[in-house]
Amino acid sequence: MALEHAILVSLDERAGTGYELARRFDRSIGFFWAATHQQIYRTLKRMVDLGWVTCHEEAGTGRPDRKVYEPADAGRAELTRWLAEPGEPETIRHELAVKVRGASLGDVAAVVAEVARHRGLHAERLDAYRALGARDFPDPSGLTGRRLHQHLVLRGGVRAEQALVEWCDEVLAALREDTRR
Amino acid sequence: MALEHAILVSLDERAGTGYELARRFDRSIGFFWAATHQQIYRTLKRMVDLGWVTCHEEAGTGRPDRKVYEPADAGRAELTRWLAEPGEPETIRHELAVKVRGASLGDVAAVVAEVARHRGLHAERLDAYRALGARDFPDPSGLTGRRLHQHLVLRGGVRAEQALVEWCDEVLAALREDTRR
DNA sequence: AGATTCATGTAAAAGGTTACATGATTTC
DNA sequence: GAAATCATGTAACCTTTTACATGAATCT
Repeated sequence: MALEHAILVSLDERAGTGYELARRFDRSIGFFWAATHQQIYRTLKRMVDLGWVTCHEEAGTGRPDRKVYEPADAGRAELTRWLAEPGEPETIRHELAVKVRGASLGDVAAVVAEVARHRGLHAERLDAYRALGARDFPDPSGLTGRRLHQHLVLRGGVRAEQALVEWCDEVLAALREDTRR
Repeated sequence: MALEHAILVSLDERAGTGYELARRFDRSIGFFWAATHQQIYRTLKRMVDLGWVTCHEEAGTGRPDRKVYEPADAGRAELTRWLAEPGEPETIRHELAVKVRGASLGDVAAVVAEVARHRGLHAERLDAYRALGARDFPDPSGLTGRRLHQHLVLRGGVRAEQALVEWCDEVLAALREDTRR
């Protein structure tokens, strides 16, 4: 139940519409918390009911009215409460690992191909994160406060993707070696 | 929608009851695919309807009848099909990263404490995986086939937990340094 | 005697995905 | 003129989580 909280963090960085939030969830914040626009619209509505955000409509010139959301005091209080609350470590759902574990029951070569494909996707993400880091944080050593926090999260993404690329490489080497015998 | 497939992989390693599967999902297979007993019971029912598993009841001496499940040919065919099918890389839901990113909006010290707690949990898991590896795969270099695949998945768990421990350490060092100023 | 394990399930609520629907504005 | 972008939403469906419920067997 942290979509609300991810939205509050994002809105605190800058107020915006549901549509804009959905785009942010496709990029920065979405790298570690995914959400679709339908989820976001529904959640924003609930958050207005809870008094966590305020919404002021800007009558559109023809387009649907823009509904710009901003965090309210109750929302900031809720965030503060949640930040201090202990949470569970993430529940992992690693589909590719299930495939590797089941490889001997199907076509091992097909699983090798799938691992190779994922290796490529993770390497791409790793590059994207590194490019983002180089662009937005050219001198990471001097960061403080919010900018430091943003950078640390990006570092987490880099580490996660790096670990995945290395694991894929280990799997590929081992499975290819095993096939050769 | 891979719970069915994770169950098929597990049942292929050994037939068992829903209850036994739930216990396996608390251990080995659950390290990379979590599931509760309710999910498993419901999914097993659906899988019987689909003809993917067969179920024979053993009348219990007093206890509820044991329903032992085994993969059927249609289930093995489905697994083979699924193994070759391309899948998406995992959608990440990293609650702790949201907290780090939002740290400046609440009590940074509380977030530091939470990161330290997670650091401990991930270090524990890492130890558990390493112990499992040492016990079940004392000589990893000579593995082939299914045993190799199982070992590779465990290696993925080790790498993931290692990356998380290191990230937590980086975050802790940076946040403590920042607080000191 | 009390706790834990084995073994099954129902039901409600919450959360997430997919498909459909609309319509103006801006860019190619 | 077509495609993409901005901007909102409804509805149906599927999946997941949480709480409740039962009861024998075994272990401490």
